[in-house]
Amino acid sequence: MAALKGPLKSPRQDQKRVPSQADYETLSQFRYLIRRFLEFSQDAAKAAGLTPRQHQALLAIRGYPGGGPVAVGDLAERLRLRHHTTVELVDRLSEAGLVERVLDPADQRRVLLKLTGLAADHLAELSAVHLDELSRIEPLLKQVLSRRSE
Amino acid sequence: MAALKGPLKSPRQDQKRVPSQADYETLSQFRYLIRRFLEFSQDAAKAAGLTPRQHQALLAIRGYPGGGPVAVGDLAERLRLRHHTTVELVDRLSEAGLVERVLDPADQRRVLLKLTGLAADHLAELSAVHLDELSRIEPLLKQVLSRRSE
DNA sequence: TGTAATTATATCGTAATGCGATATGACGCC
DNA sequence: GGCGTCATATCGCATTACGATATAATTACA
Repeated sequence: MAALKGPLKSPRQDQKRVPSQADYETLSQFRYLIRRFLEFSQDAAKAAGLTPRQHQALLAIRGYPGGGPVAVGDLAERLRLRHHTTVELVDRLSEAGLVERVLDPADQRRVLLKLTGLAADHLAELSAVHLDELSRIEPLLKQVLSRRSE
Repeated sequence: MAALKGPLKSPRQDQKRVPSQADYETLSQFRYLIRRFLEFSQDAAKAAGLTPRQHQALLAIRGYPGGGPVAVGDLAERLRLRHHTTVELVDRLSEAGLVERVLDPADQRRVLLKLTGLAADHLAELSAVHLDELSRIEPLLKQVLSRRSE
């Protein structure tokens, strides 16, 4: 009954606003665009004979911020994978002749990852089409993001 | 030996530009941001007792463009899943008491999907934190996207 | 110097998910 | 009334990541 004003029943009512229909549509559209991009990427990678994960790994190595050498742990963080999951991924990359393991001379616990020429070629081609695709969805993404600020 | 100039060896050299270091970093960073967002989403969904897919489905239904009723096939397209994969997903949603199937009176082949109150509550809470997170990464995303145009 | 922390490797089973292939039934459109 | 659409249903398969756990090498540091 308490007709008292205040956050009695639900203390967080004031802090968390109930999303509007536009909010739901924004979030949904954002997910949709991401999904489309990832789907595109997946298809492109497979068409190039790579698994999507392998492609992502190559890109993460090649595009590592600063351009510095990349160890397994670095790659794991960049892909947001567990360390031993990443080791398995590197195993597969190595078997496929896409990546070479090189001991870090400065710290021999670390194993640096180096793309092979084959990998570099594949990645260059894939990246070109990805840049195209990114340009294509860029306006849509910006639209969704800016709608947020209103 | 052929010292001749021209696109003899690789005829598409002129059309596809070789990506620059900045290009690789842009693509990699874009993937990283997406990955972080999806990771956040995954954790949030699980914390709410939903599988990530279930959450995505609820959002896709609730945030369907135009706000109209959503059939299974619509949901499949919106999630970019095969039709029968989506049917299985809806099965699980139904079992979990999150979605109700309603025959479309206008076309009884179609099954419309309706969120339960439980689902609406979960989705509202999840969407609130997702909007927060989206605001957080928005500047980073825009930075990556605008870097493309230079 | 010697112990603790870091990094990589390794293995096993488990779980989530989506897909292809394929089939059936119901309904709407013309 | 036949054809296409939509939903449902099943099967096995493949990919991928994870938790749990262990070992070994190397570095950091007290």
